[in-house]
Amino acid sequence: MGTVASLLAALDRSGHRLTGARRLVADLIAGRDGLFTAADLVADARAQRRRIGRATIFRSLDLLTELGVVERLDLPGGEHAYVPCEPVHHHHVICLRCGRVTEVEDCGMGAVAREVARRSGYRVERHRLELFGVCPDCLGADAAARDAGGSRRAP
Amino acid sequence: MGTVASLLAALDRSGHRLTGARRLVADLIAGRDGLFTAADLVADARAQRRRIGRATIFRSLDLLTELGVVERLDLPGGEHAYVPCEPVHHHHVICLRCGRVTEVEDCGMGAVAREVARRSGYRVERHRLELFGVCPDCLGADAAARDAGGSRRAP
DNA sequence: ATTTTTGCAAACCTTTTGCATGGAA
DNA sequence: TTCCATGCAAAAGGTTTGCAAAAAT
Repeated sequence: MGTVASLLAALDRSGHRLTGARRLVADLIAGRDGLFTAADLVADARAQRRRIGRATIFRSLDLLTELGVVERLDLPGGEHAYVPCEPVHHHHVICLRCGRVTEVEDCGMGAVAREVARRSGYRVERHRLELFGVCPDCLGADAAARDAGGSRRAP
Repeated sequence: MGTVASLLAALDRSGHRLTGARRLVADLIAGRDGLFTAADLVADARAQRRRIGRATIFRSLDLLTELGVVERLDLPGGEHAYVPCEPVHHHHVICLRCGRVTEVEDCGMGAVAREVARRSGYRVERHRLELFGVCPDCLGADAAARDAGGSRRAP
C-alpha cells in the first residue's frame, strides 16, 4: 500500500508538477502488481475510460525512472517493462509462467562482483541480475494438475 | 582467432547451408571485437563494398544465436547487441568507457541463485548477469592522464 | 503571467515478414 | 532437381518528438 503516495511524493519532492496525468499514471501503476509495460497502462486507462495520451505515459514513466521510484527492464523482445520499486539495490526474479516479479535483495552478489573484478581486472561499478523461474503459485498449480492426473504443460 | 571457423563449423554441424551470405556474416563478426549490433555489420559490409541484405544479417544473427555461438543482449535503447561466445554458461563484464566486453565464468553465481530460490520460493531456472565497469585499459588510461595532470573525464 | 505539461499525430528505429528469385546440396 | 536461403521492400512494433493548446504554479 501507499504506492501512489510514494510515487507522487517523489515527483513533488523533485520539484515536478503534480498534474492530473501524473496522478493517473501513479494510480494505474498502483493498480498493477508486478511487471507492466507502457502498453499495459494505456490499456488500463482506456478500460477505465480515463483519457491520457500514450506519449504522456511514456514521459511519466521516464520521469519516474529517473527519480528511481520505478525501474525499467529491457525485455528480450525489445520492449521495456517497468516495476515500481524501492530505491535500494535489489534484483528481480521473474516468473516465466505468469510474469509475476518478486524483488530480492543482494543475496551475496557483492562477493560475485568482487570475484569478477579480480579475475577480469575491471573495476566493477554496477551490475544487473535478472533471475527467471517459476513462482510458488505456479509451482503449486503444477503440483495440483499433476495430482489430478492432468497433462503436463510444455516446459 | 578462429572465430570465423567456429561460426561456420557451428552452421555446418547443425545442417545449415554454408552460403556466401553466412560466410560474409561470420567474417564481419570475426572482424569485430566486443559488442556489435546488426547495424554495425550492415555498416561494415557496406564499407567493404560487400553487398548483403539487412534482413539476411538479422536472420544469420538469429541463427547463430540459436546455435549458441553468439549471444544476444538487450540494450536499454531497445536494440540488440551480439557477442560471439563459447556455448558454456558465462556472463559479461562491459566497459562503460570503451564498450569492450569480457567474458567471465560462473564466479559463484550458483550459490546466489540458490539463495534467491530459498528466499523467494521460486524454482530458479535461468539467470542473466551483466556487470558494468571500467576495463583495465581504460583504467590505465585514467592513471596516465592523472599522472600527466590531465583533467578527469566525466564518470 | 509564466513555465511546465499534455495530446495528437507524425516521425523514428530496429526488427520482422511476404514473396519471387537465386543458390546449395 | 529440390529445398533452403537471399533480397527487396513493405509491415510491424515500440518509443520519441514537434508544436499548439491546456493546466499548474
